[in-house]
Amino acid sequence: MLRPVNHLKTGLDMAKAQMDRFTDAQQDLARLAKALSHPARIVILEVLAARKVCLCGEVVDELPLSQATVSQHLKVLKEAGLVSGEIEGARSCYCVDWKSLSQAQDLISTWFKRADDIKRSCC
Amino acid sequence: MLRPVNHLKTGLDMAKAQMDRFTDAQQDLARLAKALSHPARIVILEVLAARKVCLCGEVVDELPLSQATVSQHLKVLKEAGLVSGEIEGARSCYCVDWKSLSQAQDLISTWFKRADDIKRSCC
DNA sequence: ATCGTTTATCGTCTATATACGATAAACCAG
DNA sequence: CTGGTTTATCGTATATAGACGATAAACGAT
Repeated sequence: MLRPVNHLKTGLDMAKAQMDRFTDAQQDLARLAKALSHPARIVILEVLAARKVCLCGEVVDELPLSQATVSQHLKVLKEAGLVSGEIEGARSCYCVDWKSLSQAQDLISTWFKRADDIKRSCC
Repeated sequence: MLRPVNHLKTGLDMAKAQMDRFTDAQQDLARLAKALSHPARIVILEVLAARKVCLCGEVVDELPLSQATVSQHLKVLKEAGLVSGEIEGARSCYCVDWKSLSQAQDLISTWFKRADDIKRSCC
């Protein structure tokens, strides 16, 4: 595959250019993985799931992190679509986006399954 | 959960201290996700799987990245255990560690399954 | 209206990730 | 032994991630 001469661009241009070379599926999977790539976010999802009902900043009490940091992690999860949040007055109410989570599960398991099929077809 | 006063420590001490607060399972999953959190590494795994046999730097030809960068991504995958590599003279031969990949699959699907069970038990 | 509570965001700092070119080491071929 | 090939690593630059305290905005309660 042709490789661009990247040192003529800024880092940002570069990163954007690189991304074009990957398929949507590859980028989606990587994005999802990135959202799950910090233990705090794993815990947050677990906490949100366990509480069943949405909950606000009780998440902070479950984590050894400052309120600001937890809020940032929640934002990441929200941007990844794994969590949805509503503002209720002064409070914020988060909950697991089950539909999105199940799509995520599909995405991952499909990818692994395909790899597995390849393995089985040759080894 | 008690939160440490972290601004009295260096960033490194801090990060290490935080990690102690997470379970092994949570950290394992996050580590795995991190290894998969870049599209280049997804592609590399796909390429290695598709070639069936191990292969060396042909991976570079499949990616829009420099040899140095690809080598770094391979190192990340190797450190995560998803890929194994052998040096054969001047060449390096990589291949998917199928056992590790299948464990990874288990780890992930177990986690999602548990979340799903929680959902089903209440909603 | 004022006070306490809650939470998102700002500013900042440090660490890590990502990319590259250059280079050195290890080999193979001649 | 010399020259080409391959690849890991070094050095470097930039971008992103992750943490915090401080603060402002939005409420509810008094």
